[in-house]
Amino acid sequence: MPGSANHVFKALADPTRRAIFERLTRGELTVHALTERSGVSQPMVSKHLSALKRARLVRNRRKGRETHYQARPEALAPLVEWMSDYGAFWQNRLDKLGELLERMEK
Amino acid sequence: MPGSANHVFKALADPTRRAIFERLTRGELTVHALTERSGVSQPMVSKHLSALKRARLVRNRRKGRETHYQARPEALAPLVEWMSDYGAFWQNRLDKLGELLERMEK
DNA sequence: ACAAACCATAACCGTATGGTTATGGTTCAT
DNA sequence: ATGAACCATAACCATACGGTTATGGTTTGT
Repeated sequence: MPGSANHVFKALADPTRRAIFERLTRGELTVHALTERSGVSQPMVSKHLSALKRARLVRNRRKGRETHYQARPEALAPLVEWMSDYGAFWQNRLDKLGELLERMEK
Repeated sequence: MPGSANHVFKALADPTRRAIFERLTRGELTVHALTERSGVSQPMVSKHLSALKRARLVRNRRKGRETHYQARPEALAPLVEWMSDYGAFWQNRLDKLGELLERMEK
C-alpha cells in the first residue's frame, strides 16, 4: 500500500526529491517550471514526481499539455505517527499533532 | 556534517535499519542481541549500526567484547525541524516541539 | 495543417547500497 | 594457554537507483 511510512521515508531520502517537494509546498508548479533550477533533466523530474506521488506527497492535475503538481503536506502524517511511536520523548505533543492531521484528512 | 536531516532521512529510509532503531528505543542492546530476529547477518547489523551512528541516531558503549547500542531519539530533531519548515500545516505546534528538543539536548 | 511546447516513458549507464561469507582482533572462560 | 564468543572490516555480488539521451503522444499556437 502506497503512502505508508516506508514510501514516505524513501521518497524524502533523496535531496533532489526533497527539494522538489519543498518548492511545491510554496505553491502549485508545472513540470516545466520545476525543471528549471532543479539541476536535473525534465525526465528525471518526472521520475522524482512519480516517487513523490507513490508516497502521496504530491497530487497532479493535468491542464492541457501541462501537468500541475502540488504538495500534500498531510502525507507527512505517517512520519509523525512513526515518531510518536519511537521518538518517545515528545509523545504527548505528537499525539495532538496526530489528531490535527486526522481532522485535516477530512 | 553528520547528524543532518539528510543523514537522518537516509538512515531511516531502510526498513531493516528502522527496525533496529525501533528495537533500540525500547532499551540498550548488544550487536549479538540485535542480530537475533533482525533477519540479516551480524556483519550487516554492524553496517546498519554504522549508518545509524553517522546520523547520530544511536550511541555505542563498548564493554569488554560486546558493544552496547542505544537509541538517541533526540537525533530526530532535524526531521521535526524540516517538517516545521515544509509541513506548513502544523507549524505552530512543531515550533513548540523544537523548543522542547533544544532543552533536551542540554 | 504544421511545428513547437509539454510531459511521460523507454533504453541505457555507472555507482551506491543491501546483502553475503571470510577473516582477524579483543576479550572471556576454562 | 587455548578455544570460543563477540564484533568490525574486507572482499565480493546482485540489484536498486539517480542520472542521461532519445522518442512518442497530446495539446497549443499560427
